[in-house]
Amino acid sequence: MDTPADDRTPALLRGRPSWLLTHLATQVGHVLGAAFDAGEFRRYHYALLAALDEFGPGSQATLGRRCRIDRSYVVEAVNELAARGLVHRAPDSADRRRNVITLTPEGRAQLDRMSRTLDDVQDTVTAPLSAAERAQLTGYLDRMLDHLQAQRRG
Amino acid sequence: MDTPADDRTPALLRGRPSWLLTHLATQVGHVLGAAFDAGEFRRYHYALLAALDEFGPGSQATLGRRCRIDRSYVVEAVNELAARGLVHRAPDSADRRRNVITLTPEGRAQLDRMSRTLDDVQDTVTAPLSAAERAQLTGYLDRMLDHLQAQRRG
DNA sequence: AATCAATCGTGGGCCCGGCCAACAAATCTT
DNA sequence: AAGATTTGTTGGCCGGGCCCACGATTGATT
Repeated sequence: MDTPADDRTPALLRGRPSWLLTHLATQVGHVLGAAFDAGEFRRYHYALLAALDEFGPGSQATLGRRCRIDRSYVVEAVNELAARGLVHRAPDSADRRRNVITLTPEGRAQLDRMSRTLDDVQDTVTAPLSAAERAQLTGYLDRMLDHLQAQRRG
Repeated sequence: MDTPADDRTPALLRGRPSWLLTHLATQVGHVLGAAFDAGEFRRYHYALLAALDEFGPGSQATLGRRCRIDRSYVVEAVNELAARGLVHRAPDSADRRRNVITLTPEGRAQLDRMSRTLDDVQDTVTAPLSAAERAQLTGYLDRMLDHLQAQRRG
C-alpha cells in the first residue's frame, strides 16, 4: 500500500461499455462455473439440452448453430451427455450424414434442475438491480447482441 | 435447412442475462480485436497506459491490481510497451524489489490515439441504443460489476 | 448419368485470457 | 535475527472460440 487506493480502476476503462462487458462476463463466468462445477456440467451441456427441449430433436450441426457452439465441441458435449443418458444419439435414416439427437426424460429432468440453479445465478448477478431494471438490461443486451451478430454476418 | 429457422436461439438462453452477457462479451471481443489488431495492440496495453495516465507512475504489481491484470501478464505487456518507447521502466531506489513504470510522452500520445479508436468501438457496440439508454446500461453494468467483485472478495 | 459443390460428423490444432505455482531477491514484522 | 510478506519473473493449466482437414454422404449443374 504505497500508492493511495491501490485498486482503483482507471476511468478510461470503467466508463466504457466494452470494458465493463468483458470484465463483467468473466465475473459471471466464475459464478456460472461455481454453480455448474457442483454438478460436473458446463454451459454447453445446458445450452444443448435447452435447444433440444425447445425445438425438438435435431442434427448436431443444427444444434451447434442454435446454441452458437462450434461443431467440434458439439461432438464432445453430446458424447458426454449421451454417456450420462441425458440424450440419445442415432443415425438419421433420411440423411445418413447426420445424427439425430433426442432429449431423454432424464435429460429433461436434468434441464429443469439446471434451470433452477441458473435462475439463482441470475439473481446473484443482477442482485443490485430492480426487476424493472433487469428487464431493461436484458432488453439492451438483446438488442446489442442482435445488432453485432447481424453486422458480423453482413 | 431441415428444421425451420435453423439459427433460433433457445429462449432459456436468450432470456438470461448471464448468457447474453457472455456471448455479447465475445462479440465485443471481436470488435475490439479488429480495432486493435490494426495497431498491433491488445487491450492490456491500453489498460496499462490508462492507469499510468490517470494515477501516475507505479510499480508493476500496483498496475496489475488497478487494471485487474495478473502480475505475470503485466511483465509481458510492459516489456512490449517499453520496447516501443511508450513506457519507461526503472528500478525503484526506495524499494529495490520494485520497478517504477512511467508513461512517456509517446505513450501519452498513443493512449489518446487508442482512446479515439476505442470510442468508435463503443459506438459500434451500443449502436442500437439511445444516449440515455447507453448511460443506463453503463450504470447497470457498473453496479453489477461492483457487486460481484465485492462478493468475490468477501 | 457424371461431376462438382455443399453438408455432416469427427479430430486436430492455434490463440487468447484468466488463474495459479514456484522461486529468488528484497522488505516488513516481531 | 528469524519468519512472513511483497515483487518481478518464468512456466504451466484450463476454458472457450475459432479454423482447417478429412472421409462420407447428399444436392446441384450440365
